[in-house]
Amino acid sequence: MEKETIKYISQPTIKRLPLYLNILRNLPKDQNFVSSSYIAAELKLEPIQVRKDVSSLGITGQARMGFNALQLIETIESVLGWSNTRDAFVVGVGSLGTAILGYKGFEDHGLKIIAGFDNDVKKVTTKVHGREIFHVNQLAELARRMNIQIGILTVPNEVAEITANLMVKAGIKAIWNFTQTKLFMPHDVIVERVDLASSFAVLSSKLVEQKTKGAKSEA
Amino acid sequence: MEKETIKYISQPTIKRLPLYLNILRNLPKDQNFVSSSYIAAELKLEPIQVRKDVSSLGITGQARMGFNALQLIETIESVLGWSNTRDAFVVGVGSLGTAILGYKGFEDHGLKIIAGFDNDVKKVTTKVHGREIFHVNQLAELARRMNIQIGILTVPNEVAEITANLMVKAGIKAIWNFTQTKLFMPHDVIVERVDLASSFAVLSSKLVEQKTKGAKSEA
DNA sequence: TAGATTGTTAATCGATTAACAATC
DNA sequence: TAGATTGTTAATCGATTAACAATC
Repeated sequence: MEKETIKYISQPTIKRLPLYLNILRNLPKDQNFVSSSYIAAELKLEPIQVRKDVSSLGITGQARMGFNALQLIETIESVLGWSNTRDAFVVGVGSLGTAILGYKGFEDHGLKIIAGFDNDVKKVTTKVHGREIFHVNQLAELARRMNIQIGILTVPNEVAEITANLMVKAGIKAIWNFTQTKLFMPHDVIVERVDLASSFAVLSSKLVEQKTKGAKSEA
Repeated sequence: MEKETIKYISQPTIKRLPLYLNILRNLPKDQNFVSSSYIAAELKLEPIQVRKDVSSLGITGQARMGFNALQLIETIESVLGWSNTRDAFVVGVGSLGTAILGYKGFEDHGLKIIAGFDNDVKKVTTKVHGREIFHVNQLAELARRMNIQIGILTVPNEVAEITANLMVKAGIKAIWNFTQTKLFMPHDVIVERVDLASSFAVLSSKLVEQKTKGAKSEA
C-alpha cells in the first residue's frame, strides 16, 4: 500500500472519522472498494464532504471504483491512534464511572480501561465490572508504573479541578472530561470534554421551537 | 422586565448557553450585573463572542455595568425550555442507562427521569436508583398516559433503530440518542446524538499528533 | 465507448473576531 | 469628566458545497 501524505485534518473531519470507520468495518468482507456516495448515504451526508475528508487523509481513490476500503480503515485507525490499544484509568467510580468501566464498545476505539479510582474507602478493593478499584492516593504510583497516558474523569464537579491536577501530577497526558467543569490545565495536557448539557440544550431548544411553531400554526 | 426580541440563535450559540447558565447560577447572590468579559474569562472565550451570543437572545446590557444576571438566566432557561421540568423515559437499562437513571445533574437542565424500560424480564419490576423499570412492551401505554415527550435511548446498537421506532409510535417527540447508530426518523421527530466516539477521536488524534511532534523535536 | 466516480478549484455560507462609535 | 463596557457594522476565517474536467 502506498504511503499517504496526510494534510492538516480539521476537527469536524476528525469527528466524522469514527462514523466512517464504523461503516467500513461493517462492510461485507468481499467488498474491497467503497464509493463516497455509499458512505454519504449511510450517514446522511453529501458525497463531496466524504471525498473532501478522505482527501485530507491523503488517500486517493479510483474513478468508477471508489476507495480501497482496507486502506481507508488502516489510515483512519492510524490517524486516530486506534491501531494499538491504549490503557486508561477511570477516576471517580460513581454511576457514570461505573457505566464507563462496564462499557464494551471502547475496545473498538483502541481504548482499554484498566482500573478505577475513588476516594471512597468503601469502594476501594471492590471490583466493578471485573476491574479493580483503588484509592485515588494510589493513582500517581500506579499511573507511573503502568505508564498510563489517558485518564477518564468522572468525579463530581466540585472536585473536578483538584482531581485533574492529581492526574497531571501522575503523568497523565490526556484527560477525557465527563464533568461540567472547564479545566485549566498546562498547555501540554490534552483535555476533551463530553458535554451532555450542550447536547441536551440542542434537543430541548428544538422542542421549544417546535412547540412555538405548532402554537402559531394553530392560531 | 422588558420583553426581548429573540433573533435566530445558531447551534454553536445554543451549545454555549448551558455554560453561561452554569456561571450565572453560581454568581454571588448580591451580584446583579455581569459583564461579557467576566463570563468570557470563566470559560476561556472572547468577550465579543459572549456579547454576540447574548445579543442573539435579544438582551441588551448597560454600558459600564454589563448585563442583568437574572434576566440572562431567565431568558436562557426559556430559550432552552429549562424553566419547567420535562419528564423523560430511559429506554435500555444496561450500564449506561443505569448511570443516566442515577445521575442527579439533569434536574438543573429541566429534565426529570421518570422510569426505565428494558426487554430483559429479569430487570423488569426492579428499581434502579429509585426508579421503576418496566418492560418495553409497556412503553407505548405509559408514554401516552403520562404524555412523555422525551426518550433517552441507551440500548445496544443492534436494536437502536427498532427501539427508536417503538418510541416514535409511543408518541415520543424527541430522542436523546446515546447509541452509535444514526437514526432515520420522521422529520417531526427531534433526534440528538451524544457521540462518545467522536469526542474520543478528538482526544486520541491529538495524542497521536503530540507524539509525532515530540518524535520530530527529539530528532 | 459511455458513464460513473474522483479530485481540484472556486463559490458560498456561516461563525468568529476586529474595529470603533455610542453610552452610562 | 474619564474610562469601561456595550452593540453594530465590517473583516476575517474556515468549513461546506458546487462545478466540472480528468479518469478509469
